[in-house]
Formats: sequence, C-alpha cells, structure tokens
Amino acid sequence: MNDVHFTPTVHFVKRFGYTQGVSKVKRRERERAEFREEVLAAARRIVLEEGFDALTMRKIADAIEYAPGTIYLYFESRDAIAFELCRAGFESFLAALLPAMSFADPQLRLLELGRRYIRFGLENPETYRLIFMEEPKYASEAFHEEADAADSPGKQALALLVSTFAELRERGRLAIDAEPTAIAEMIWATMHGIVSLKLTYDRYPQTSPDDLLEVFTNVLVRGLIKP
Amino acid sequence: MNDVHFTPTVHFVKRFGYTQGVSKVKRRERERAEFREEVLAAARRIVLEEGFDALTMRKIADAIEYAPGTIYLYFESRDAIAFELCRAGFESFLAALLPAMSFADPQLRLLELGRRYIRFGLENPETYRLIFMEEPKYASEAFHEEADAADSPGKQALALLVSTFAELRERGRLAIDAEPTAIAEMIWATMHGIVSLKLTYDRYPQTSPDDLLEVFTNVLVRGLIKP
DNA sequence: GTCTATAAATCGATAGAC
DNA sequence: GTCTATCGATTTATAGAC
Repeated sequence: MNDVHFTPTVHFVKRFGYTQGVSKVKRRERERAEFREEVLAAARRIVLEEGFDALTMRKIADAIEYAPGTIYLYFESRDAIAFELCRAGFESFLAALLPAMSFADPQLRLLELGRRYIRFGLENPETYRLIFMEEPKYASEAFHEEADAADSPGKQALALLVSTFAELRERGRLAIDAEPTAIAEMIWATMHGIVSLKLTYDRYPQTSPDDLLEVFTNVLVRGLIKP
Repeated sequence: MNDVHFTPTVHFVKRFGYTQGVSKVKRRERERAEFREEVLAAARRIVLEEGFDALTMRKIADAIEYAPGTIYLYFESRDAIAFELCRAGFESFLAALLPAMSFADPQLRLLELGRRYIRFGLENPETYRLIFMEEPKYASEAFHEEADAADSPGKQALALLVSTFAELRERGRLAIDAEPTAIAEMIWATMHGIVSLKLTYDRYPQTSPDDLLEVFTNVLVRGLIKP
C-alpha cells in the first residue's frame, strides 16, 4: 500500500525550505492524521448503525460535514477506508485478548481468553462483523497481510490460543491426542459460532452467550484437560 | 404476506367463467409456479457465483431471458425473492439433517447430525450463507415465521438436536448438568463456527472442517456423554 | 403477458472554480 | 484544501405500447 498522500515531503520542502524547520510539516501531518481518524470514526459509526453495505462516501462526508470529494484527498478509495477499518479492527481485537495472557495457569488463561473473545464480539458488533463475518475481501487481506517481520494482529490473536494448548500438551495435561493448532481452531470456531449466531439472530439461540460459553467450558474441562 | 399475484381468481372467473372448468386456471397456476421456480433457480445461481449483494432484478432477468419488469408480475419485489430463497433454504437444510434421525442410538445420531450439518454447509455455500450468515433481515423472518401449526423448518432443525440431548438425559447418559436446549445450541454454535469460518476465510482455519469436527466430537464424547 | 423506455434514486469518483 | 457540479454507471420499480 503505497499511499502517496503520506509522503508530501517534496512539496513541503519546496514550499517552506528546510531552513524553516519541520514544525509546519509535522503540523500538516498531524492534521492529516486527524482528518483520517475522523473519517474512520464516522465510517465505524455508519457500519455499526446501518451495516457495511451502507458505508458510502456520501454518508461519511455528511457525517463529518465535508464534501464527498474532499475525502478522496485523504483516502484513495472506499476500499482503502474499508481495509483500514479491518486493520484497526484486528488490532483492537488482539488488544482485547492480550490481558488474558497474564494468567500463568493455561487452563485459567483459556477460560479468560474465551470470556474476552465473546465480550469483544458482543461489545463491538460492528468491528466483529467487519473482520469475521462480512465480505472476506478486506478482512482476509488484513488477516493475511505480512507485516515487516511479525504476523498480522489476526494471526497473533490465534497464536495466543495455539500457544496455550502447546503449553498444556507440554505439561502432559491434554486428555486427547490432537495437534494444538487443531484444538485451538476448534475452540476458535465455537467462540465464533456463539458470537456470530447472537449477532445474526436476536432471538436464537435462546441460551445466552455466557451460558453457552459455560456449557462449552464445562465440556472442555471434563473432556480435554487433565487436572 | 398477501401476495395479490397468488389470487387472480376474480380475473380468471370473469374471463373464462366457471362453466369452462378449471383446467385452464390450473394450467395458468402451473405455468405461474414454473416461472417463479425459474426465477428462484436463477437467483440461487447468482447468489452462489457472485454473492447476495449481486442479486439484482436485472441479472435475474438476463439469466432467464426476460425483461426486468416481467419479474414484477410474479414477485412483489427483490425482497420477496430473497425471502423465498431463505424459506426454501431452511427447508433443504432440514431435509439434509433428517436422515440422521434413523439412528436409534442418540450418540451415533448426534455424530451423524454434525457430519450432515457440516456437509450441507460446505456443499451448499450459497444457501448456507443466505440463511445463517447474510443480512439477518430475510433469514430471521424465515426462521421465526410461524407456519399454520408447525414450527418453521429452521426451528425444526434445531429441535432435532434438542430432542437428541433430551433423550440422552432421560437415559442418564449426560455427564454434566445442563439443559438440553443449552447443550444443543452450544453444538449448533460450534457447527456454525466451523462452517462459517471455512466459508469466510479460505486459508484459516488451517485444520479441515472434518478434522475440526473430529476433535470436537472426541472432546464431546469424553466430556459430555457417558458410555 | 411481455416488451421497450424511462423515471427517480444512489452510487464511486473526478474536474475545475475559488 | 475545500467546495460545487457533474459524469457515468447502476439500481429498483413503473408506464405504456403491442
């Protein structure tokens, strides 16, 4: 993603010269970032209230009280905005899970990861929809993107689960013989199922997400983990 | 849903009179049903190949080689077509699960239900997306609709799972103390998670749906069901 | 009953005035 | 840097000829 809008160096150097210092350049960059953030915040609000398909440049422009064309000076296209939303979405998803890693005991950590996963999904339905349920076009790109050295936030989040099961297996506490990756992805699937069903149907499942998680963890502790 | 197109009685009685018998009326009705089915088949194909958002009256008209306006003589709107697709989708979903009920043993029946659920989702991705993953607008309506006396096909499908767990509990074969409904909906969530993740991300989860199901059933048999 | 033609709305994106 | 104005494409749905 080479967004030319992020490197206006030539223009500013020509106009102000470097003898003037970089303060004005920095101010411009800051204002630019602020405008972009304003656009993204409005976009998130629209997706939350009206769904992803309702995310149009005109609606964003109305929300931030600018003309539609102005947004194109800060974002290449509507797709670029959607991609940025997904990117930020995976990052806040990872941030929501991370505190669970402070639990030293892998079983307690696992339960906390599940609780945090579900809470994130229910409290941020617009973000959850965007990264896990909508048109995979943008989300898949953001999930699979290879950052410079590290994995994408989405992959890192999954890695939290995998490492927890690897640890349980190392300690000989797994009751069945299965790959940590397979177990982790099965858990992921269940968490995703609980959240996405709740977000799609308001009245079904009749059981609350918390109770569904409790039944699942009861089964999990009995059937997968040795004490 | 009072679709005036379904009750053209007055028109036909005026035109043909009842002395002429009902054969022509029946032929008209049959042709009408055939046209509607042709529209729905084309709509299914479009949803399969290009996604639900690409379902437009023009595309349907092109596919069946009629003018766009003609479709409005048979369907009230695009929404009515989407609703009909969901309705038929729930019915074929139920039909795909039903054969599992021939297993007398509830545990074997449960495993077969899981296999059939996942197979249906993977083999009918367009229908699955439509009834369980897309805009809940039409699906929710079709799921919650109260047919004359019986439940909707969607509710009936869920009832297959619930009754299986009720049977297991009656026989004293449940290892944990939980409502059959809660257990059934937890299983539903997991099945839905496995299928929908696979349909949304092509490369993640890395574990195949079959292997995910196997891990899950291993945990389930160990942690939930007494032998 | 089907067609052509089109209305009315809305979309993404761009051009040019200021 | 922001605006107005608009292009060109797309949509649902309708009107009227045949």
